[in-house]
Amino acid sequence: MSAHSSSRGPPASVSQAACRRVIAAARRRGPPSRHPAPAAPRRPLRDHGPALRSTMTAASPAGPRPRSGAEIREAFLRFYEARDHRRLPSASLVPEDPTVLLTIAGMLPFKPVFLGQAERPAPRATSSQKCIRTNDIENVGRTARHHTFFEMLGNFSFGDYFKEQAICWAWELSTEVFGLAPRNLVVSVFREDDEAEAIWRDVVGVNPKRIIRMDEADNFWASGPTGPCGPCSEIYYDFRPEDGDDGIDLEDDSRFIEFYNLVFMQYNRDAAGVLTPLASRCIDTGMGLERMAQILQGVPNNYETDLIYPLIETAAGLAGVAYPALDEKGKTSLKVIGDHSRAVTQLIGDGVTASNLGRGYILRRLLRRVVRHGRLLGIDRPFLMAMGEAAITLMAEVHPALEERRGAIVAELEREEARFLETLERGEKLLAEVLAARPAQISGAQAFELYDTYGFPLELTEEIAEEHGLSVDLAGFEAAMEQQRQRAKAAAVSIDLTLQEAIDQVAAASQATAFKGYEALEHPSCVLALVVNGAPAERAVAGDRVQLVLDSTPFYGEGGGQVGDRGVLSGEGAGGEGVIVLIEGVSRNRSVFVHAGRVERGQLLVGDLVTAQVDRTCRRRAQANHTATHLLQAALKQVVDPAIGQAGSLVDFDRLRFDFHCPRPVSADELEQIEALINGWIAEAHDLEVQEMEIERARAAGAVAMFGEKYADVVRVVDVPGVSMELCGGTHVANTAEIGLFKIISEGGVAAGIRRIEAVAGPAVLAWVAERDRVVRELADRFKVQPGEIVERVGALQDELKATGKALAAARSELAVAKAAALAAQAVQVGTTSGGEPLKILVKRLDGVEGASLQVVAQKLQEQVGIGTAVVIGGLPDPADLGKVVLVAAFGSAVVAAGQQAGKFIGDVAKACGGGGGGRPNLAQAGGRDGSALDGALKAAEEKLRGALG
RNA sequence: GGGGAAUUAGCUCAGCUGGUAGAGCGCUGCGAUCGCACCGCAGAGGUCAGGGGUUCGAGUCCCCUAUUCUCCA
Repeated sequence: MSAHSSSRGPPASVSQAACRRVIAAARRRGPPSRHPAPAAPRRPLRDHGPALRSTMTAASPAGPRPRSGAEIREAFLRFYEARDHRRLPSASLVPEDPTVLLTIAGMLPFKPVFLGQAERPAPRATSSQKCIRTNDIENVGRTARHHTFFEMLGNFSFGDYFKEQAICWAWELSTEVFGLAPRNLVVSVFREDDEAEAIWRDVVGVNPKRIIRMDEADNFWASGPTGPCGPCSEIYYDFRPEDGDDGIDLEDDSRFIEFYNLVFMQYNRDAAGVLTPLASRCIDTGMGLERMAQILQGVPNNYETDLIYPLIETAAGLAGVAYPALDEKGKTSLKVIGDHSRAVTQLIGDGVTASNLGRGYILRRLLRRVVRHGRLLGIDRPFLMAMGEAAITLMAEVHPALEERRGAIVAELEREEARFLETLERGEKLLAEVLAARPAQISGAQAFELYDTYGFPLELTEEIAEEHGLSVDLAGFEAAMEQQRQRAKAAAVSIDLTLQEAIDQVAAASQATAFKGYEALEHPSCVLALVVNGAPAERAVAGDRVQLVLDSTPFYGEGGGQVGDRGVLSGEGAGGEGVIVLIEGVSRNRSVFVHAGRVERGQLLVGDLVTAQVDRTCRRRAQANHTATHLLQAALKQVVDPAIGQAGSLVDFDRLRFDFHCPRPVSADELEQIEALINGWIAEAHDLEVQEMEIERARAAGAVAMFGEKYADVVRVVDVPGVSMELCGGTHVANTAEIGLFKIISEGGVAAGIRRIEAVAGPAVLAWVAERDRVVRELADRFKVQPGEIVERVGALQDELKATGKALAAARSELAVAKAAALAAQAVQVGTTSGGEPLKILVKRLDGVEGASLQVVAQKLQEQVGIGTAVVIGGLPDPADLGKVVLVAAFGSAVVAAGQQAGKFIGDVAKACGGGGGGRPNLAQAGGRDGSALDGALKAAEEKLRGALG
């Protein structure tokens, strides 16, 4: 690894500096300009209604029109901030919603609000949300405006203002702040949305010919088959207003670009498809930052805006080319690199690591596309790090988290690029083998195998094939790919949704559970909801498997790696004869704790009061393991590498597991140090300090937050003073001395670049040690030595065994040679070849020699007697065992030339002994199970050879 | 979640339709040399990832497990 990085990559510091220079230069120059910038705004807008006028006059910005991406973003947010919108930071690209892989739209973070599942953060909000989309990835760089990474500016109303206000502000922002001339604008409305059309026409004063009605596919928004939905209205920029107002076709990309989409959420759609008006109507809008930048900067596409162009220049510099001088293909490659560099940097910045699954796979695919397009441009050494550095520098001002993670981002890029180069090398080798067979064409199956199994890009296969004057069967490739897709689809088994559905329903309808388990292990609670056998119920009786929701609970719900508590619920029960519910696990569904278990006795009704009691022993063990996990992370940082980051963790009752990013195994020596360090901290009896504080304060104090994890504004900080400080919602011991003892059980790899340590803490250590001790004592007993001498003793035994084995093999072959020497003289001449060579046969029985040696004997005999000799030897390897027969045949070249093949011959002989066999024409081996038939078989073989050679 | 592939000497890898486990580099010794590098000769080094099965016989075929690579969702 280190050899790679030093020989393949330029030193990081040099490339980083170089990139910064390139970017600075690009900023000074600005991107090349082809379209003239839009004309200065004319005096806008006819008369608005009186209701609107007040906000409008207060709003009119006096300053210069925004032009750079940063200015556009700031102008948008300020505009809405001035209109009482709360400015919210961009959410992570990794969404809260587990059903969605990535944040694909500006409204995604607000989806729970629109669906009524979460409180609104404010009546009005505005944000610039980073997004990733890869469904149109093939179009990136080919069209003017497809992106994988983009920023969506949005203003949102959660049951506050609605259609007319949203439309008027959108227009005002576009014309007054961004200075777009009304003659350059066209709007679309949903086919049936007369209201929106009337507002555009009568309130805003848009020319009716420039209001286009669109159908459901384009202008009706819904988040799913059911739920809130409503019509949209979009604003388009018209690059060629001189073409007139008649026959406007908004699909014409060369003339129009959509830059602002307003969604009017006003209906709820039920399962039957019926729309009912919503009581609380919402506004959800999106303006593509890159698109607005393209319009205001007067450049022909989004890639040449100041949001991306510096990266194109960086890549062009690395390739030694100039963007404006390139042909379309080259420009496309640079655009892809520019676009994807932003995406991968942001993804890694939000904690995604390259892998074969989920979003990690999306990241990997993007990374590899960057490398490939770099190669197309002639970049022949690693350059991803340089692109990452440039992208971080370009975006860090608005996304400061990138700067904080610079080291980790660049390291991930380096690792992943090196891995891909290995893949490419292997693929090229395999393809060379295919080409060496001089086929007429590379078949679809071959190309697909290279792609599917070895990850070798199709385009490269095509390219290399072309160099050899060959084509690739693309249709065959597509067919194979389609087959693969079908397989994956067919195998996608739907998990048991019904059970999950009932719980989801119950959880969605319940209030957040109040967790009391930090202070108390016993707590009076009220049963809010019950699910029996997967269906919501009012009542559960003895024997039922239940899932239940309480108003408050001392039970810890599984989360943050720690398992849920176990325990019992007890109460008077419905009949008054007492109810007991055994709780076996607690999970969380959003902020509702779901207790799963079994009713042991009595009846439980919704509304019952119960005493919830956590199993103290289990909890204590979990706490010991959890605090130990924190100590482990601290020790790893101290002993191995301060940059070690958590990649996952499990805290169970009887063990703990900690996964972390680390490029190499942790040595046995280091593991010992870690153990000693942790046990030292335990012995020092540190009191833990747990407090809630604002996240910024926690970070400033140096608390370790999990990379890529999302945290609320107020977080819980678990502090072992002087040793470890982490953000953590789990439960912990009050003093490290409670852990008692810590022991590492194993260290190993779980995935490339990720190591796993398994350990035990607290009482579980004793159980583990006792088991180990039992094994050691039993070994000592068997070997009749002291435990400390076992290793030495076993080593000596191994050496002895090996030596004995060798001596035995040597003795066997010596014996075989001796027996063979005695047999050589007994060869019988039965004929002569046409060349005058004597043909001799030697058919003998030789017991007590195992197969491999017998073969050596036969071959030696054949060589000794001559090329015209046919040797057949059969015997019992173990004279006492009639169930196993070995037969060998060694035919000299003259015998083979005479038409006899050892393999076929010996097979026939073996049949007589109840077996079979084969081999090469000159040497063959066979076996059988009937030792009593051996003599007869050998006799027959001799006759047959006599006949054949005589 | 579903496919495909790989795992053989310290390292990089051959080993075809089952039939005596190999090469290159590295290592050790000897030779050659004033000495070193190169070179020549000899040698050590393998439970063919682990477990089960088929077969007279499995590195090779089948199944399971582990690890790594890779594609699809």
